[in-house]
Amino acid sequence: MTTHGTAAPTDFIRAIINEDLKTGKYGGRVHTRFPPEPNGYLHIGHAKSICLNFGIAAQYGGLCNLRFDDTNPVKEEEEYVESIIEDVRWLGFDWQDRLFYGSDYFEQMYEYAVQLIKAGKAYVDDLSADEVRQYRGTLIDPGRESPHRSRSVEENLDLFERMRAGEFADGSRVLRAKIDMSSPNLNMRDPAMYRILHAEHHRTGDRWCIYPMYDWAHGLEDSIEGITHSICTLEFEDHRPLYDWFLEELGVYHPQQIEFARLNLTYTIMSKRRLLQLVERGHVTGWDDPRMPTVSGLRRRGYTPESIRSFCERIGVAKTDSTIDVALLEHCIREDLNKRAPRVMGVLRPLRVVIDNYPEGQTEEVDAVNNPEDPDMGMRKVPFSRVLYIEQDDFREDPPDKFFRLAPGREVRLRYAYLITCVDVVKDERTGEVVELHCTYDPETRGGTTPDGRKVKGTIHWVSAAHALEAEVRLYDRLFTVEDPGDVADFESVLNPNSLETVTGCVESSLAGAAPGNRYQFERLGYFCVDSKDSSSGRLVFNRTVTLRDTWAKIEKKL
RNA sequence: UGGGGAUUGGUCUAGCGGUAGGACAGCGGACUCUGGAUCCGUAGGCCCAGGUUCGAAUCCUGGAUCCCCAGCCA
Repeated sequence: MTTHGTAAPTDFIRAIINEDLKTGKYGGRVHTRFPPEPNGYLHIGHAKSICLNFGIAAQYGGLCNLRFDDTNPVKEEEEYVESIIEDVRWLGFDWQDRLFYGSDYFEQMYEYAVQLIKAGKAYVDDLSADEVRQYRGTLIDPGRESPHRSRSVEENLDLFERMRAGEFADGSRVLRAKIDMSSPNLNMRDPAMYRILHAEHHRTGDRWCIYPMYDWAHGLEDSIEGITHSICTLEFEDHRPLYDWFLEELGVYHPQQIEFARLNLTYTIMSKRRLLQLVERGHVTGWDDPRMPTVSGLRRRGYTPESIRSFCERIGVAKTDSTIDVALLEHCIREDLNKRAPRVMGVLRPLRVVIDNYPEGQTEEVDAVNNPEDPDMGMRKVPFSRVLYIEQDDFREDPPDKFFRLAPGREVRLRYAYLITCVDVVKDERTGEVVELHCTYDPETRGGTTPDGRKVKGTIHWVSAAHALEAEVRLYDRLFTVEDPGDVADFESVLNPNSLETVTGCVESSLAGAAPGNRYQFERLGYFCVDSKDSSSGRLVFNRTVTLRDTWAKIEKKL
């Protein structure tokens, strides 16, 4: 893979690598890995880690493995493996032939465990989970040694072998490292290395009924793969001494663990457990619901891999707990789509407009620019006729100050078409709702120009009624109403009831063959993409990725 | 009150003894056939207290605050 973006910043991790390179610590090698557990879909926080690990490998001409940390069969599923592979690839990264699974090393890990038992550094404990907890002590009080701690090597070997053979029930025994029950670091108080789990593993089936714990397995996986810099999140800082202890006692290759702060985003929940809950309780339609911060959700929402990578680069890497303003993510997708998305006209909430002085039955085509940011994207023809739809928001019967759009007696420009003046307003007799406008057009202003030099402040978008394509448009907003839903005990109570509004609008005819996943800018509204699941040629469905910056909304708010 | 980490404008982030910089957000303006984009301008910060030094965000001492750890989860 190639390096994305411009010169990567030298954060504290790269500073460490630079130093290691200088001292030749790993013989000039840089080898990282992204080690997800396949128990959920990847989210934007994982994207940060992916960009970091793969980005560093690319930058230093090193390698980055994709490795599934699949040591807990009761939580992991093949579906998650597949989605993770798809997501990492979609983000633009490549692990070549280095797709690994922790479960590939189960036999090796078992042998290492036997080695530790033989060295008198591990023992089989018969205490129940509850007893183990009681023996562990507390944050301030030391723990007590298990009565089984001093079993002979032979007995431990025999017991461990029988654990593997399936002679014991789940939870009845565990293999523990023999370290220090009075360590102030609780992770060092004889942590469990293996637990008995008679569960079907998505890869190893029923070959095993004992499974390694993360702390035991993870460092071994890194060691076996020859990882140089084992990058993980802050909460594992306390585990590093244990990681180091295992590798030291085994006398095997020893990578260096470095911890950084995980990503938090305002108005967003990032915990897999909670995301799962949103899915299971039906608050969203699935892991790939466009409101989800998952990679698949962002993809379906219309985010580009480039925008996500750019975001991950901008947020930086440090050890400070931080919460990034979701506005930065939005900035990144606008920035990317502004340059690349073709412009198109679509009306979300149509208001019928009849051009009284335009010949009935006549149609003409006006020229429209596909992307003012990129002349290479060319021009297109847009049909114009007597009856149009404009945005309801673009008309006010009683326009406030600074409202430049249409109002009774007002003249505005129809983008790329003509200047029109509103001459009559038709309302529903019962509700008083404006249902139709009558306007006149100035034939001299074709293409939106004013031969007499007259200035028109407002330009609005429109779609010819006779040519319009009906489209379902899903208007997404943030999922939560508060900045930090993660701090709210019952985060479901703080869900935004208006996170999705579905409208039936109409779009210009050039969108007829719009392919799923295609992204467009609906002029003056925002960026939209064709929904990859629900859209078809017979029924167009668009997702709003993000609105355009809306200066008028700000002005109006202050009025 | 055990251990491990962290603390720079609203939010992120640079700085490594020598004028505190950038991004996003905010505010003001210019320009505009998208109230978009672009451009220009502007406000706002070193957790606190001592000390070392000609000079401290940076070094030292003490304190404060926040985060993580008592799964047979990762």
